[in-house]
Amino acid sequence: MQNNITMRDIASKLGVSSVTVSKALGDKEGVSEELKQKIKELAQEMGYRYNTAARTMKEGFSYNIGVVIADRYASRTQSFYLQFYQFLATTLEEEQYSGILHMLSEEDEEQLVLPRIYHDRKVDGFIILGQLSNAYIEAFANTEIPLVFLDFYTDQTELDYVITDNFYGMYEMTNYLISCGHRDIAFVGNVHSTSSIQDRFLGYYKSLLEHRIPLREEYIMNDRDKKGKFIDIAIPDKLPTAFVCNCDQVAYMLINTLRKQGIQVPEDCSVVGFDNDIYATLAEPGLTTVEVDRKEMAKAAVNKIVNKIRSTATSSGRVLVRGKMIYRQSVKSIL
Amino acid sequence: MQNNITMRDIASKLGVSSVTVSKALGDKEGVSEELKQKIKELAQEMGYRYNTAARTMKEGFSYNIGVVIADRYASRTQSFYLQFYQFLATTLEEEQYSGILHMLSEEDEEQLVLPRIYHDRKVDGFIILGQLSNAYIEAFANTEIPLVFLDFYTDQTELDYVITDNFYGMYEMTNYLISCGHRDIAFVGNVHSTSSIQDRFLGYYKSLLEHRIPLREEYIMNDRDKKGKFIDIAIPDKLPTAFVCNCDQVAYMLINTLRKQGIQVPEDCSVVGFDNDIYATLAEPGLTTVEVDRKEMAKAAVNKIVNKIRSTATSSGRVLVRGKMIYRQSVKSIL
DNA sequence: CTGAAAGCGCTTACAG
DNA sequence: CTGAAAGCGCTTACAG
Repeated sequence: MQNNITMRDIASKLGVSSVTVSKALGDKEGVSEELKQKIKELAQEMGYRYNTAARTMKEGFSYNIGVVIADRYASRTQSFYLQFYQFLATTLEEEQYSGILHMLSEEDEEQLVLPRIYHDRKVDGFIILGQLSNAYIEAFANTEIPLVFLDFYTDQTELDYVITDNFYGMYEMTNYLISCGHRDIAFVGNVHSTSSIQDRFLGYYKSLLEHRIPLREEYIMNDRDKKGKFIDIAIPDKLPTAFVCNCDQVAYMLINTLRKQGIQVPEDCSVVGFDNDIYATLAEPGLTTVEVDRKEMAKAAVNKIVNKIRSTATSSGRVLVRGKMIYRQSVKSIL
Repeated sequence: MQNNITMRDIASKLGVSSVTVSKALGDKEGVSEELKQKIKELAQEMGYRYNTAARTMKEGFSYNIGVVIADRYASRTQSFYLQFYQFLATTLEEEQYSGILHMLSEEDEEQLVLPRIYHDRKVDGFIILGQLSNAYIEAFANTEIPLVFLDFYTDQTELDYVITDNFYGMYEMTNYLISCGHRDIAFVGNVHSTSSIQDRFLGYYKSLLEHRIPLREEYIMNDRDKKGKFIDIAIPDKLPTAFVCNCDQVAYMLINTLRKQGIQVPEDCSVVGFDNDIYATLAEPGLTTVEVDRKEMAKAAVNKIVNKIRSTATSSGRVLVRGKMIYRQSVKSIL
C-alpha cells in the first residue's frame, strides 16, 4: 500500500478526466451524483491519499499553524503550556489544520531568530503561547504573517490576544473570600513579573476597593525574582486570615511553608490559588482556585487565527475567556 | 513584508535564470561563488522565503513527521508523554523536520481510523508514543508508511521500537537495594498492564534470582485495574523492608498510604520508583529512582524514522536506551 | 455534466 | 558556469 495513486490514476481507470475526479472528491458542482459515487468508491479501493502539497502550491496555504512556546515554559515540572498545546492541536485538527510545535530557545529569542517553519513557509500563521520579549514580538509582527497571542498580552493594540480573564477571575475569588468574612487578605505574587500576575493583582485590588478594605503594602508578598525564579516567601509578622496566590504552584509552596511554621490551612488561615493545575489537587488541603479554561481559550485562538488567514480585514483586539471557580477545602469561613 | 517573492523574482532582478537561483540558494554545484553570494544577499534583502510545498511536490517528501499520542496518556495530571513530545519536536527540528502532534481519541483507536495527516500525505512517517491496541497498530503497519514505536513494544518483530531499558534499569535498582542489605523486597505494579511494567518486573526478578532470593507471591502487589486505573494498594501483613514501585507516581501514592498507616519512609521501610518524573521530587522524602532518558530516546526515534524514510532497506528491531540511577532519600541502608 | 489548458514554485537531467 | 524544458499533483476559469 506504499502507494502513489493520483487523481489521474483514478481518472484513467474510469475513462474520465482528472478534473472530474478532483471535482468529485472535493464535493464540487459539476459531476453527476452517480459518477461522483463511483469515483469515491474507486478512490477508497485504490487507497488514494490526497496530496496536500499540490493544493498548497495552488492556494498558497499549507493548512498548518505554528505554535511557539518558549523553552522556559516547558520545564520538567511545568506542563501547563504543553497541555495547552494539546488542546490547540486537537482544536486545529477539527478545523482541518495541523499544529506544528516550535520550542523557542533562549538564544533564538535573544537574537531574534524566527522559527525555521516561518522561513520554509510551512505554516500559514502562528499562535504564540505565553510571554516573549518585546523585541521578539516586534520581529514577528513585522513579518505580517497572521499572529495570535495566547495567554499573554502587551499594550500593542494592533495585535490579537486571547487571554483568560485574570482580572475578573481574581476579583470574583477575592469577593468570595470577603463573603466568607475575610478582611485581612494578602496577595502573593510578583506584580512586575507578567501581565497575568499584574491583572490578577488588580482584580484582587478592585475587590478590596469595592469593599473599602485598604490595600496594605506588607500584604503584597513577592514570590519570584526578576527572572521568574521562585524565591522563599516571607510570611508577614501579622498573619492575614487569607492568602490570595497568583497561581496554584505558589499556593502549594506557601501551604508547605506555613505548615513548617506550624500554621495550618484552612484552620489558621485560608489560601486560594489560580489555574486549577496539578498543584491544586496535590496541595493538602485541596485548593479553592480559578480554573483557566484552556479548552475554550484554544478554541478562541484557533478561531481567530483561521479568520485572520482567510481574510485580511480583521479587527484586532483582546478576547477574554472567563475562568471557573473551583471550590475545595483550603478556605474557611470566619463569619 | 507579507511577500510572495519567488526564485524567479530574484532571478529576473539579477538577469539570471531561476535554475541558477535554485542552485545558489541550495548550495549546489554549478554557480560561481561570486554569483552565489550575490543571489543569497539579494534573497535575504527581498525577504525571500523558501516554498517547501514546491519541493514536496517534486520529491514527494513533506519533511513532517506525525507523532501520535493516545488521549488517555495526556490527562491533566500526566504530562510524561507531552514532555516527550517536546523533546521530539526539538530533535526533529534539528534534522530539518517538523513534528505534527496527533492526539488519538478512543473512538478513532477503536474504529481503526488513521490520523487525517496520514490521508493528507502531510507527513513522511509516524512516531507512535506509548501503547496502542494491537488492531490499531496492525492497521497502521498495513499502510507501509514508515513507523517507529517509542516507549512501547510488542512481539511483532518486523516493527521498529525505541524503548527505555526497563529491564536493566529495574535490575540495577534492585541490585542497589540488595547491596543496601534489603532482602524482603516487594514489587508494586500490575505486571499484565503494559510491557514496560512487565519488563521492570522481570528486571526485579532477575536481580532476586541472581541473589538467590525467592520470589514471594504476596510481595507482588497490584496497583491498577485492567483499564490502567489506579486502585488502592493493599499493604502486605508482613511489611517488606523495601518496595520497588513500577513508577514514581505509584511510589508517591504508596508513601502517602504508608504514612496514613503510621509507617515512615525510609525509617520503617524503603521505597523506590522509576521515571524520575514530577512525583519523584514531590514525594517526601525525595525518591530514589531511575531516570528515563527521554532526550536520548527522542534522538534515537528521530534518527530511526529519518533513516527509514530515506532508505527502504532498514533492519528493524528494538533500540534500548539506558536509564540513569538517581539517588535521593527514600532508601535506607539496613546493613 | 465533462474536460483541455494553464499555472502554483521548485528541482532534475540534460544541453550548451 | 549557466539555462530551457519537463514535471511533481492538484485546482481554477473557461469552453463545449
